[in-house]
Order: sequence, then structure tokens, then C-alpha cells
Amino acid sequence: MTIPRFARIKEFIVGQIEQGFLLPGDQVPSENQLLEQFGVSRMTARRALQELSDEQILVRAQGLGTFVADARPMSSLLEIKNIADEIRARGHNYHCDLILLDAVTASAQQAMDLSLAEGSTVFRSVLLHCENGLPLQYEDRLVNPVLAPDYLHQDFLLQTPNAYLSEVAPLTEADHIVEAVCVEESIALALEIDSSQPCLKVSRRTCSKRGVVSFASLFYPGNRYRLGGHLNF
Amino acid sequence: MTIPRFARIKEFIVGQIEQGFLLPGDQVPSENQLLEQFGVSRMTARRALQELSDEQILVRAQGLGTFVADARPMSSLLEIKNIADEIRARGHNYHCDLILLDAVTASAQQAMDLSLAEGSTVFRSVLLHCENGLPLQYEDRLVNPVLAPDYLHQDFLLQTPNAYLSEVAPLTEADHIVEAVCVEESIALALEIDSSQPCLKVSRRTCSKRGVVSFASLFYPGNRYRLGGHLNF
DNA sequence: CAGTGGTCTAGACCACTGG
DNA sequence: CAGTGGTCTAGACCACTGG
Repeated sequence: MTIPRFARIKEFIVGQIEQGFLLPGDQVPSENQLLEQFGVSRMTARRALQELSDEQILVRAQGLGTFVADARPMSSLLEIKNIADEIRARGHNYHCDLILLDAVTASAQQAMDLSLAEGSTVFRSVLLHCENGLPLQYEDRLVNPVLAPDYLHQDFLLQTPNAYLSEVAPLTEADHIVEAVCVEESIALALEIDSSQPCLKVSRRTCSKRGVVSFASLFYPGNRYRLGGHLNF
Repeated sequence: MTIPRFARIKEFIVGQIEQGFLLPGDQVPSENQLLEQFGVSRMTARRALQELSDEQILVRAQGLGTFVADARPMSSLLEIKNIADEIRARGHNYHCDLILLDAVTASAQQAMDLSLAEGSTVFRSVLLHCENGLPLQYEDRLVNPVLAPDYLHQDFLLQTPNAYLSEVAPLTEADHIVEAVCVEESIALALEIDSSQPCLKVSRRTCSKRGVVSFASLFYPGNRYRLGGHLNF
């Protein structure tokens, strides 16, 4: 199986971006430059640039050139955002309390969430993420120990579980369920809300190439958080 | 401004699908057939099929042909689904109560939601969508009268506002906000829930080329509905 | 003006599928 | 085998942008 030439050109450009040689806004080689550089026809060079443009990695403008797109907007609703980055992006103070970090024996439900056998040992972390001292997200996470064996030895006050897991097991897929729920007393207490207050619950299962990495239950006080999204047709 | 040939071929095929001449699973003309039919080069015929395939309207298989894709999956999280279709797709009974349909004078908030001036006359509809007799969605919708002048004369027991508006003002954009809330007594009563029950609230602003068409506030009982989504990386 | 991307042609060779 | 889609070439003319 040989890699097509247009794909090689795409890889070359993506590589330049990932290695930091090309930054958002930078102009990438034109069709004519790629044509000479790779010894291909213009249609082939064009296809590489066009597909990267379709993938929103590049933007093209007639008469001007082709440029690296601004910070990957991910565009889809319910992006996988790092809660710490999100809070800091608002110019607010972020901090985090570690409530639990341990290995546990998976219940039937937990095993199913991670696609493992009941009774397997899995890792579990519970964290409370705060914005300007006010609890914003209660994160109860199960982790597949095979795919993140060093999970229990991380300092999650410095790096969120989400960020850590993205490093050790790059995400390929994610499923979400969004619900409005009442939370149990212990979670209400941690979130500093009355237990009658509605909360937004996001259940997220994330997968890498090697399988289900993690299953997170995220609880947000209904009066402090909303999910936004934008669609284009 | 002349329409490119590949775009004409795309329109032709999409038209055949929309008019029901081509059904999901049906084979569409091959590159060679389109080439003769439209008198274009193969690269041009190919581009039409390839782009429709990228848009998930067609699926292609080497050696086999090109086929109409199964029921548009829309793929994005929080797709704009027709609640009636969604309920019927589950094999359940759908029906709908009309609670209000009238012209109203826009409050400051309502005017902002529709990007109109305060005090403008706008249309408002309130409907209750039920699954097997049980209320599932309370829909409170504001409509821009300029973009849907006949809105008040529709029978929304036959066609949802969403479906009607999509016809008269094709959507180009949509914004969503998802929240967990408590609802006021009147809405709780309509939804047949206790007012202490958390609800999922989806606020959706939809736009066509000519501007903001509609602003809908959708309330779902937290224990009867959840939003799901899937992302690929 | 020279350079960019947008559209298009008329060919070519290939891998794949079904009969 | 004939037909399909996948890749690719070496040209062409065009609209658009900046200088």
C-alpha cells in the first residue's frame, strides 16, 4: 500500500504546523511552489491544499494565498474543552481540589462504562474545579488502567485528568450524554449548592485507538454554567 | 456570476434525491454516465460525486458505484431534529397541543433574541409535544414576522414550527445554549411534572440568509430526555 | 503587472468488484 | 471480463488581489 502523493503533501504541511514551523496566520506554499517542490501536477498540489482547507486546517483566499487557520475551533458543539483553560480564558482564577484518587473494583455499571469485565480493577478520580473560588465542575472519572497505567501518580492540581489523558492516549472518539438532574447530597455539598438545585450532568466516554480510555461524569450547578454551540449549514 | 458545472451536477443529484426519484441505497449515475449526460470531463463529474460524498449525501465504493447515503445522520451534536420525527422514529405515538399562537409586542429581551427593535411586533407560538401521551417538550418560540409572514396561519398540529420555518426560510446557522433549570409553575403544569423537577432547557436561535428567523426556548423534563452526541477526531 | 486560487479538459494507469 | 471509483498529468482560461 503506497501513500498517494497528495497525502504526502498534506502530511508535510501538517507536520510543519505541528512542529511549530508554521503558525496560525502564516502563509503556506502556493500551489505553484508545491508543484515544483514535490514534482507533481498542479491538480495534485491543489488537492492537498484543498482537503486541508476542507478540514479547516488551512484557509484559502483567491489572489492572496493559503494560510494556516487560526486556533483549531473544533467547531462541533460540546467541544472537549479543558475546564482549567476555559476558566483562565475568561481571565478568572482557577483552582482545583482533589477529593479522591484511587484504584477501585468496578461495579457492573462502571465496568460497562469502560467496556471492561465486572470486578476489574479501575482507577477513579474525583476532583472539584473552581472558578474564582466558586465550585464550577464536580468531576467523577473512571480510567482504564491498561491505557493509563501511571494515572494514580499524577498531580492533578497541576494538570487536569483530561489534559493528562490526552497526552498518554490521544483521543479518537468521544460520546456525550447531557442531562438535567438533581445531585446527591455529597455532590451538592461539594458544589456548595442546595440539593434541590438542578445540575447539568455531562457523561463523556472517550476512546483512543486502543479502546475506551475514560468515562467521566461531570456535574455543573445549573445556575453557574451553560453549554453553548454553533452550527453552520 | 455563473454556476460551475460541478455544482450543477451536484444540484441535479440532490434534486433527484429531494424529489424522491433517488432513495437511500439507490445507485446514482457513475462518473462515466455523468460525463456523457452533462458533456463534462471525468474530473468534473468526479468532483460533483466526491463533494456529495464528503457531505455524506452519497457513499462511494470502488468497483461498485456511488449510492445515496442512508437517512442523513447530520452527525453533529445537538442536531436540529424535528421532535415529531424523533418520536415517530422510536415507533412511538406523537401528538401536539397548541397552547398559544399570536402576535405580541416584543419586550427588550425578546427583541434582542430576534435582533429586532424593542416594541416590534413579533409572532409567538407555544406548543406541547407529547410522546405516547406524555409531555416531552414545551416549545416557546418567537418568530420574525418579516421572514415568515404567514406563520400565524399555519396548522402546527400537522407540521411543527421547526419544519415549517425550514421550508419558508432555509437555515444557514444556529446557536444553542443548553442549561439545567427549574421551570415556572405554568410550564411544570403543562409538562406534568413537579416544579421542583430539574429540566433541560435548550435555547436555539436560527438564522437564514436574510437574518434571524426564530428564537426557541425548549424545555424537557430532566427525567424523560437527554441529549446525546458523538465526536470523531 | 505577476502571482494567487477556482474551474475545467482529455487523456492515462491503477485497484477493485461482480459476473 | 467490462465497469467502477482512486490517483495523476500537463496543459488551459478565468477572477481576484496587491503593488
